[in-house]
Amino acid sequence: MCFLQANMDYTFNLIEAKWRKLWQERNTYKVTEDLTKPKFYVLDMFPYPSGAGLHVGHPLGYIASDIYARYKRLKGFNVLHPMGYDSFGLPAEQYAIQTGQHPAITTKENINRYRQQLDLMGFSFDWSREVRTSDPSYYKWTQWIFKQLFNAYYDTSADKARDIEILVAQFEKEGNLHTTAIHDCEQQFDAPTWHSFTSAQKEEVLQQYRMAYLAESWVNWCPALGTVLANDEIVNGVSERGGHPVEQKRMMQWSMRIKAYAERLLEGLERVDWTDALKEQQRNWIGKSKGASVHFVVKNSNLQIEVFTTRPDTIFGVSFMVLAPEHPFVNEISSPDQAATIQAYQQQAALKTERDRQADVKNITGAFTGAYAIHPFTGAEIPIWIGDYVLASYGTGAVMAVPCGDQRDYDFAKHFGLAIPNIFADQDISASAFTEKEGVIANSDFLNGLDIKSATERIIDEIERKGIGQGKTNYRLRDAVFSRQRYWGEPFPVYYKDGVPMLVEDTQLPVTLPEVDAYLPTEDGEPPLARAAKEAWSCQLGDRMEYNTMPGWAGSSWYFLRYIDPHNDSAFADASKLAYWKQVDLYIGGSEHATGHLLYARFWTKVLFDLGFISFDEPFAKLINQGMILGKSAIAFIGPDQKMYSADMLPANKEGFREVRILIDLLNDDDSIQLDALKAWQPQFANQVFVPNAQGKVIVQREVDKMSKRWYNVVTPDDLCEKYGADTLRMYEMFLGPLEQSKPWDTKGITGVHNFLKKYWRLFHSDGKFELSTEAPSSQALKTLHKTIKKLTDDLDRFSFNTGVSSFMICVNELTEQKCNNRHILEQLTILMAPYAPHICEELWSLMHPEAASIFNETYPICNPDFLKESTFDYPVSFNGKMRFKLSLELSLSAAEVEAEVLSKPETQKWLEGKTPKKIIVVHGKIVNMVL
RNA sequence: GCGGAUGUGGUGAAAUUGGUAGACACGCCAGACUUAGGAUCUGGUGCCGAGAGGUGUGCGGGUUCGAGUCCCUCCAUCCGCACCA
Repeated sequence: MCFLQANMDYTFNLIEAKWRKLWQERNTYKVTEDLTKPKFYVLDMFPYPSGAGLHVGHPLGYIASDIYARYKRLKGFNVLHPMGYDSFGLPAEQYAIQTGQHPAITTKENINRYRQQLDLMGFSFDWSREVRTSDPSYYKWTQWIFKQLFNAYYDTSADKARDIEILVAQFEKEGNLHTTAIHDCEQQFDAPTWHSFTSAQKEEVLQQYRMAYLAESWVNWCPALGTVLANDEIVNGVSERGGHPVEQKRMMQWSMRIKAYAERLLEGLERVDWTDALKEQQRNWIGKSKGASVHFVVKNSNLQIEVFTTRPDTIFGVSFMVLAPEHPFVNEISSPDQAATIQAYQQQAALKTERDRQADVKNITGAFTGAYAIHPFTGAEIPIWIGDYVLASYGTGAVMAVPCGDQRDYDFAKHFGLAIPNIFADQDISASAFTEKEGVIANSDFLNGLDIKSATERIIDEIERKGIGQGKTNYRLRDAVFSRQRYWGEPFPVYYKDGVPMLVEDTQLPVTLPEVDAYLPTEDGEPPLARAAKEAWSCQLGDRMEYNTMPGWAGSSWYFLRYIDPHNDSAFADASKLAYWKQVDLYIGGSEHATGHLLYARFWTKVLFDLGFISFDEPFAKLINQGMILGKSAIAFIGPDQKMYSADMLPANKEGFREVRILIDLLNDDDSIQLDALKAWQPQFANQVFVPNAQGKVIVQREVDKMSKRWYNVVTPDDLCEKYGADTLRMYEMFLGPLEQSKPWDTKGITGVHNFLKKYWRLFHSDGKFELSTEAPSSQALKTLHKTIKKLTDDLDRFSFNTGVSSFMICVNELTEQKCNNRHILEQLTILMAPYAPHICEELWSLMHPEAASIFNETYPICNPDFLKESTFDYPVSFNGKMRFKLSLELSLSAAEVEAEVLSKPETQKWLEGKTPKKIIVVHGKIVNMVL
């Protein structure tokens, strides 16, 4: 070790620790409302603090948002950049069930660990604004918002949510006969009837109008977890967490009337800057389809079956009807001779889980009810069947079957030998249904000869004229179940009196989570909160408190609003602060929340907007989904002889071999296993016998998986920070590729970035000393600098973080070549780079400006195009589009002069081979192309 | 099946409005220095070819003076939704 190098070394560990401390002491990242500056709100999706800690994938989005937040700050914006924890959740509860430890304790420990790891990365979060969804001072306001939802209904005439009192006033005046409210209420009543209701009856009616309501509904029940799951918490028919089977069950549940917002949730997508992929996912989830609802009279009955169809134009092709097995009419209409068959089919269908039904698409099943419906236009009798391809939960749970125009109806008809009348002109339907959207209708009375589009318009007119239905829009989106039978979640601000749900007064909020003796359901299946003793509740009202807790998405649906005023005890946030910060300008997070969190947060935002609490109805103006960083698992092979084979020693026939994933920390750089380390790792390998390759090594096979503890492929940021520093890790993660792209983690390239930072550091040092020149900068250096300023600004404005890192490398390479140690140039470069590598830049800035508190109080450099002006350009000269040579020419030359210059060169003559070019294209400052 | 995205060297990738394909970095090759250290520096590196040159952005076509970029057909991979009437 050379003595002189000591001062000169880039001692990142010391530098980073120093600035972590100073930033905290100086409150560098604390932000308050400042009306003199434009605001900018940069938000990360807050993490669930799991016991596993952060791996290198987690900070990817945080690094990007941190760079952008710092950039905006240097650009003169007042930047809100907060962080917090989505700290209610299932893993802490399951851990509590296993160990008896209170989830609050585990959660706190995990949060501390997260905080340590986040601090290590040098993020510019204003930690004074931290929120935790499991903190009573936070969930007080989650409960308060629930109350607003409970006290609201959706009025279609105003197209917004309103206070339920307005609806009650209407009921008192005229009942619900002319209501424009969205509801599930089948009952019609006038004012006197309303007044005759008991208060319990009134509440029962109102529940069918409230935005947050109690109703019996089909839910996804997970017996293993003892709770209800939302659709988006189920993946491939099993629970997202734990992979347990899920079944359908009818239960009394709190729900959110998100369906009321279906149209506005669609419309709002037009006004936000999100990717098409994400918008499409939400559109898909909302699932709007236009068509008509039509009533079919059942023969010899006063029942009418309502169906929804997107193809009313095909109504003359209806040859039978199919009801979902659960349809309420089925038992009533079944003829006595068919009743047994029908019941058997219903039982069989009920036994199938949703997953089985999905897996069993090709197997056509159904049963005839023995009943007939009357075709509303032809008067024909059409048989009514039941079949499980018709879903009770979509549309009306009944379809008019048009076998010639729908493949499922076609298959059903073929299978059961039902008629398949053809209503399409010149279409052959002998092999399959005609499902195209372009065609001409035939055999359809007054629709004959019309194309599909005009036939649709015509038939809807006729249907409405006859009073048997109307044009209708249907949505796939279902109301969201809001109850969970769990402990570790927000208690509801609700109690029951004589079975009627009542709200807890604001003054009694929060209803805090009571202590329980175990985090499990009671013996009679009540949720864990039912275990709490009366005294354990912060308030105890009515006959009992609500025992359910809120789902995980409750707290995350509004947390971005709480950051604006996190310590306010009299409102979820102060109105003037909300008016200043408004919505999130940039939101970065994973795409896995596309149909969960991102939809619910939009929904709550719209409700709060409608009720006048906030001034915007879309929470996230711009959203970027960062890609996932994947892990590269190490797979070793165990042969039938129980020996571990090197991956390059496997026989062609791998029969009898099994794969085991081993911890990637046990590998050498060449993917060979450190055998002794493996033996020490797990007892099962203690006496492992190996079959090494010719080099005496046991090689593993690498496979890309999600980065996860269970695949033993986790790389933590901690080790890399220790080894290379946070600045290197930050820049390297950005350098990996475009932010949105998923990519497997590979540490190999990190030295490149680390060497770059060392090279940058060396620009400021010579002969072991910090030394800069104060002379006027060379024009060459100015050009390099301003080129970089321009590139970096452009890159950041389009969120291209990876090319930004390249530009810094190019800049430092050029300055090194120029032997530039000019103070002005390096100051500007340091400000430019500070968002990416805050510690090293802050350190160098403090060396240049010992009096300055922070480089982040400086102003971002602006490109001066004068320094970039060129007088000459190397014209690429191509022949038939192929570049052959370059020619340096004055940029002042006109196109004609360029052409003349090029033609005068011997190289041109060589490539022309004596021919005269047919055409010569000269694009000034770009290219010359000769067409031969 | 429907919807969305992606396909470029040995590797990660760049090319922002159609204008020099492969910037930057890893790796590799050769060299310098050195107490071989994961330090630093120099040169080279798409493929074929000794070279001149040819060829090259998943396949095939098209538009254009000129296509990684625009249009059409197909293929592959990934993601989301899915008996949605």
